[in-house]
Amino acid sequence: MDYLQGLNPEQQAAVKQINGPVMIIAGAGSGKTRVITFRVAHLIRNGVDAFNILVLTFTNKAAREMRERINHLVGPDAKNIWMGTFHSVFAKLLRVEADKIGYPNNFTIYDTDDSKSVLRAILKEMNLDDKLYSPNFVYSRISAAKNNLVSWQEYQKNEQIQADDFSSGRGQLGVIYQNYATRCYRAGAMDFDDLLFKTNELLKNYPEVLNKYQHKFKYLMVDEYQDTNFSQYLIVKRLAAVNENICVVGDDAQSIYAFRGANIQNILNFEKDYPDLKVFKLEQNYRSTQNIVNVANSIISNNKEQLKKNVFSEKEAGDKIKVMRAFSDNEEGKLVAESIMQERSTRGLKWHDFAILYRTNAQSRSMEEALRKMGTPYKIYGGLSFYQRKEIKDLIAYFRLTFNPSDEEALKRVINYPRRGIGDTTVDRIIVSADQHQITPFEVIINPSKYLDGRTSASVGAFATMIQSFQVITKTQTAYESALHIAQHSGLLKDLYEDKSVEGLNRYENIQELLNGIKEFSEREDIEERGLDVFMQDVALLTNDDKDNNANADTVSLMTIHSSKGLEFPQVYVVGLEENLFPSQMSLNSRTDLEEERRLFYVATTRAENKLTLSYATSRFKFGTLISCEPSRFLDEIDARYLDLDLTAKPVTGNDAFFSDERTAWSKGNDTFSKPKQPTVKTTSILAKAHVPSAGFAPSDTSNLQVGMDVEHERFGFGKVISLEGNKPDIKATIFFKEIGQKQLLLKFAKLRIIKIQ
DNA sequence: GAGGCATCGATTTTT
DNA sequence: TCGATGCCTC
Repeated sequence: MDYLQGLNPEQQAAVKQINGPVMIIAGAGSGKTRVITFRVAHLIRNGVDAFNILVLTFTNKAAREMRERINHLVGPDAKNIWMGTFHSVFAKLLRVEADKIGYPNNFTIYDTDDSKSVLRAILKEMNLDDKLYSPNFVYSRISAAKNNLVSWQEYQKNEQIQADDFSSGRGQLGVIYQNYATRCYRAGAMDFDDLLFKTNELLKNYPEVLNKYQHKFKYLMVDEYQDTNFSQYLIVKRLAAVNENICVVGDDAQSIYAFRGANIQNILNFEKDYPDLKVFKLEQNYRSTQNIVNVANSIISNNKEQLKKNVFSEKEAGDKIKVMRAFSDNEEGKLVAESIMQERSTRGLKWHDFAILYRTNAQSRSMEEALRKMGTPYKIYGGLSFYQRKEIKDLIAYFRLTFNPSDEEALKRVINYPRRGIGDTTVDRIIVSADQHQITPFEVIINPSKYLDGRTSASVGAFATMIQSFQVITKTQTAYESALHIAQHSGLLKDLYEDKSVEGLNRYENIQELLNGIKEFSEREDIEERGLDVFMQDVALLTNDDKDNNANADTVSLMTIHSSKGLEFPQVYVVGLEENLFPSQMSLNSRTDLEEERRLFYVATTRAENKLTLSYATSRFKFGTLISCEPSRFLDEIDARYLDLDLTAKPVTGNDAFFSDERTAWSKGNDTFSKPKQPTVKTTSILAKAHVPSAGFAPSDTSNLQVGMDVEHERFGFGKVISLEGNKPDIKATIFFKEIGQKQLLLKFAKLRIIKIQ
């Protein structure tokens, strides 16, 4: 048992309790992942067959990291464990069982954009006002219904729901839901929520299927249990019902996804489902200093609904929490950037030791600008994921259509891209005709002369023939050969190649990158089936960090608090601590929402290891106009003895209880700052300033390009090489450009002039 | 059918 | 402010 020596007594106890229902309440920084991985290792060492273990996570990244660590502990057995996100695990299960619920095994997975596009089409057809029925609203409504396992039939029958919808003037929601479900079914498509909804349907209506998986998954573990929704809760409960070897791990204080259907009650009430439950609490925080842990505790103690725990740290007391005040969002950025610069040199830190966290993506702008001015390298996490980029989705839509011609969203996406003279009216006609004849749009275009008039049928028919030729190719060729063939013969590659704008260049490089990724997949030796269809199976479930090969570059990290969950940094700046921003204006109406904001603040503060800095501005630009802001109520909630106030700027307005003494002194007869002037710094768009290459610009031979070199790019201007990765023809350089920030370029395409060799 | 200008609207987003 | 969407003209 000596491999358990590195764990503290509570962690050991949790690891050793392998049978029966277990709940592990893991405070921030308490070694949660360690406990899960050791517990799985312990199961295997105690004779449990890896094939009988199911571990569910919320992100691919978490699953991947855990698998690596378990692999390290138990060796090759690790690959037999079913481990993955809820969505990927049950998508895999559904691919096996889909026929039972009337779906093809190669069903398409619609992402959020696809779903909203379907909804837009439905709203248009039903002639509904898309303000009252905004696709976003309708989508979240349907999503919430599915997450609570309410089918469209039940939705329409439920009097309470109907009354609510009618009283808000949205009586058609039930019909929209019905149409949406029907459309998806006809297209052989499931959306993200369907992957869980249909799994429930399967497990509920097919006892033999349920039985099969109950006996397969003898041991279940669920990570981040506080983030499960009802649908996930019920899947887990059903699967665990026979053996009751279920272990859930989570922290109610870090539940920040209620707006996506997560139900914190699942963890708060877990005990009710399993009276024999053993509860373990991991309360020692190994990450942060005492001051940081104390501040976090004082924040969360303002919440009513929570499980009791006493998180403590045995690290040094550490620096107090610094609070900075700025006049404006731009000044806030400047203060943060300067502070980072200074802390880095006085403490001998690296850029990657710093993170700036904010509530909303819009706040990144002022931070970026300030960092750029000082030449500080940074990277923004989150935002548009690689797989959400238009060009990537376009190419993938061709793949989707090839394997599932019923996929209507894919068809609509690419039937006229690149341009082939098939306009909206024609597409509408195709859809109407499909509806009339009760067939799929693809069946209409295979046989255009039968369903459409002669003028459009030629181009439409040519498109259908092309897709059919792709179907033939993919049957025999590898994933890479098929993908390349489709990219070329669809005309997509050529279209992007001809676009010589900065964005166009970028798009072309992204496609190359996707193709490289597929090539890697084609060359993998650990799997047998390497066709494009296999690659496509879970591509819809991949996101941001699944393509993050640049993690070790030395840059400051910028991200929303939501995406920082699970990460840690020596120094953390939480910016924009203002009323109506953090807590968000939208959360002020209900206690539950406000408590979630507070948990979000708790998550933000507990990301910091050694030093935490909070900041706010007394005025900021919002939607183009300057508004004045009050400090966040969250600041008032922190016990002042942990704080170190740095109030360089003068207060402006507000019911600033926290700073009230100073403000009253100030506000008497002094309102100089109550109407802040427009800041003089003009925001420049990234693309507004095209770089003019130096006279006689000639690209250098970049085969010996090294990190640290200064370079000039034809369009992006001057920059410094931050990192290089990949192998020969596909070497990718991360370069920090003075004017536009960081960029990744494929050396074989980029025209670079080497200016200085370090 | 394609391209250009006006108008509107705007948290967070593991999949 | 910025971006996506929609209507209008060629």
